[in-house]
Amino acid sequence: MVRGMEQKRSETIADAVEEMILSGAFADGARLDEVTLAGRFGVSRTPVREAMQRLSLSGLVELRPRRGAFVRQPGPIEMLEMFEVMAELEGVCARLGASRIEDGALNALEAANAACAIAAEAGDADAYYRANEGFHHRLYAESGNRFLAGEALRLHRRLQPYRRLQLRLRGRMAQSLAEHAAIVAALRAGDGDRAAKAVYDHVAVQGEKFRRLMRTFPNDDAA
Amino acid sequence: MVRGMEQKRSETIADAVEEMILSGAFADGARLDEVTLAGRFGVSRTPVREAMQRLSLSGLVELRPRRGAFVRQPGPIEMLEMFEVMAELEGVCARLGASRIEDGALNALEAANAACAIAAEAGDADAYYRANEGFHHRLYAESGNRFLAGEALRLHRRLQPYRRLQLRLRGRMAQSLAEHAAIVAALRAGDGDRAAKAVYDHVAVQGEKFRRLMRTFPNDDAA
DNA sequence: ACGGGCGCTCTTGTATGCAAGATCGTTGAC
DNA sequence: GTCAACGATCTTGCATACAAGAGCGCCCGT
Repeated sequence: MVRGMEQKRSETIADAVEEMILSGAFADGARLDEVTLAGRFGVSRTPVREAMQRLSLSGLVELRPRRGAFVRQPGPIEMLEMFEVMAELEGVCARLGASRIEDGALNALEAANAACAIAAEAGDADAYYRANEGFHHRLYAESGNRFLAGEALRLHRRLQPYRRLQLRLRGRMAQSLAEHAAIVAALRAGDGDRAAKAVYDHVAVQGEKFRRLMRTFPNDDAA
Repeated sequence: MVRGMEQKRSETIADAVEEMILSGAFADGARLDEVTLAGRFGVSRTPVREAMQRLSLSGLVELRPRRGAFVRQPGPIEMLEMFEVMAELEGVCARLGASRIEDGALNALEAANAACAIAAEAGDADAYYRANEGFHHRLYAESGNRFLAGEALRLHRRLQPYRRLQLRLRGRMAQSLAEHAAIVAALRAGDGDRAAKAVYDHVAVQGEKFRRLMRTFPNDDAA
C-alpha cells in the first residue's frame, strides 16, 4: 500500500472529503456539488470527480447518475452491522495469529497496550486512540494473512468516528485496557479460540455500547 | 445497490475492464494504457480514468502516480488468503442466519441446491456455477446483516474466476452438492456453529484444492 | 568501449468547453 | 384552485486542450 510520497490531487481530495464526511461535516443525504468542492480545493471539477468515484466505492457517498454525489451516512442499524463484522474479522485475526505469533510481536502488543495505559492514566483520549490503533493494527498484521489485515484495516478506518465516540464514555478506556491484556494473554497461551473470543467481545462491546447510546438518544432514524 | 438501469460509461468501462482482468486477459503487471483503452471503448480518456479509480479501490489495478494503471493479479498466496477470509465470512453468515432463518428461506436454499443437482447431473458447469451462486447469495442475505452480505458478495465476486476453475475438477460438483446439503441441514437444525463449520469447510476446501493445483503446476511464482 | 548527462517524446494529470439530462418555476388548461 | 406540461437554468458526463513529470535514447566525455 505504501506507494511513495507523491499523491495525486484526486487522492488528496478524496482523503479530505472522506475526513469531512467521517467527521460528520455533512448530513446524511447531502449533495456534494462538484463545482463547490472544486472551488473549495482550488482545483477544477476533474480531480473532484475522480475523488467521488473512489469515495463511492468506499460506500461513503452514493453516486446517482446524472444527479450527483450524495453522502451516505450509515444509519444505526448499518453501524451495528459493521461493528459485528469488525468483531468477527478481528476475531479471525486473533485466531490465526495465536498459532504463529512470536515473542517479539507479543511484546510489541504489550508495549502498545502499555502506551494505552499511559494515555488512559493521563485521560488523554486522543493519545489513547492512537495507541489503541497501534494495538489493533499490529493484531491485524499478526494474523499472517495480509489480505485479511487489509480488509480489517479498511473497516477499522471506516468505523473510526464511532469508536472515537465511545472513548468519551466513563470507564471505557480502563475496560478496554483490561480487554487488551486478556487478548495478549490468550495469544501468549497460543489459545486461538480464546483469543478470538476475547477480541470479538472487545470489539462487539463497542457496538453494544453504541446501541445503548442510541436508545437514550433516539434522534437517528433507521433506514 | 440497485440503482436504476442507467449506467454511466465509466461504470460500464470499469465492469468491462474488471471482466477482462478477472478472465485473465491481462498478465500481472501489465500497464493499462489510457488512450488504448479509450480507443477500444470508443470514448475519451476521461471515463477511462474514472474507471481506473474505481478499479484501483477494488484492488484489481494499482495506480502509480504519473506512471499509469497496472493490473494486479493476486499471486497464489494472496488467493489462498482471500479464500480463507471468504470461508470465515460465509461461516459468519451461516452462524448468524441459523438463529433466524425461516422455512421459506430454507426451502429456497434447498431449491437452489436442487438446481445445482440438475446442472451437475447434466454436467453443465456453467449452469452449476449460476445455481451455486444463487445458493451462496441467498446464504449471505439470510445472515440478516446487510453489510456483511455486501462484503461477502464483493469477495465472492472477486474470487469468481478461481472458483470457476475448481468446478472442472472431477467430482467437485457432487462433493459441493453434498456440502450444500449439510449446510442446509445444520441451518434447519438451527445449529449455528455446525452451520458455520460446514460453510467454512465448503469454502476452504476450494482454497485447499487450489493449493494442490498449484503444487502440481508451479508455474506461478509467489510475490 | 562504457558511463553519465541532456533533451526529446510519450503519458499522465488537470483545466476548460460543450452537449444532454435533471430540476424547478411558470404558465396554461380544466 | 389544482394539476400537468413546458421551458429556462443548472449540473453532470464526456471530449478536448494544455502543462508537467517519466522514460528513453542519443551524444559526448573519459
